[in-house]
Amino acid sequence: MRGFLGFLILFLLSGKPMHGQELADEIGKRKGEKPSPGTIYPALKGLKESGFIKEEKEGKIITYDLTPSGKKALSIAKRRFTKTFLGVFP
Amino acid sequence: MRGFLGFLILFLLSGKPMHGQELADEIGKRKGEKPSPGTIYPALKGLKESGFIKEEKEGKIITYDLTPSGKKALSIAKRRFTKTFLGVFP
DNA sequence: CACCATATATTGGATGTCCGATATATATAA
DNA sequence: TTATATATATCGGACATCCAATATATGGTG
Repeated sequence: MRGFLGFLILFLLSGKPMHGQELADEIGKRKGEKPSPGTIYPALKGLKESGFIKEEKEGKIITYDLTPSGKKALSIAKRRFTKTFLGVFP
Repeated sequence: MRGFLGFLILFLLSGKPMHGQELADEIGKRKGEKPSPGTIYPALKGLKESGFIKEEKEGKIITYDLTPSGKKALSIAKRRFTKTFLGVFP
């Protein structure tokens, strides 16, 4: 089962726009270990290439946010995720 | 993010013991597409080698069930999963 | 007894994830 | 101006997942 990193990133961005290291920090809080840049940036690149996120650069900071098709993709992925793991959440 | 197939298998076996194709069917129901034998059997083999599941063979059917350490591993994985995906479930 | 269906098991190739190390860019501080 | 900190980005290697195809085993049916 794979594709969850992208899903989690889209989910986190649906809460608020974030830059790369903020995403890494939040994922680190949830997983107990902060992912390396080698995990985050290729994943962001892939989501951008898929048209699910857009960037806004200011100085050295690139803020990522969902595009309309990213929101749609997240919606679909959420339903799939919920169905796949039905019963796992307490 | 990876390691979810093993987690889902342990979770499903915590409900009741199942054989390989039953697991594939249940995963297929949840994901919308039944996984191929090439996905299921290597994963079962890995879980067995990790000591998380045990087998009981009868004729051509091998029924899998959790071991005590499998139950423990599932418990830990459930908490991690819940924490990682907090807020995703409706 | 032969055939069929089902279950198990493997393999090589492909994809996504993951990392550590390294490189580059930018802002801030000394 | 230089040094430092932070952010971004890449890469090769390793691991988990995934499949289709193939092979073997077993039970049931004709």
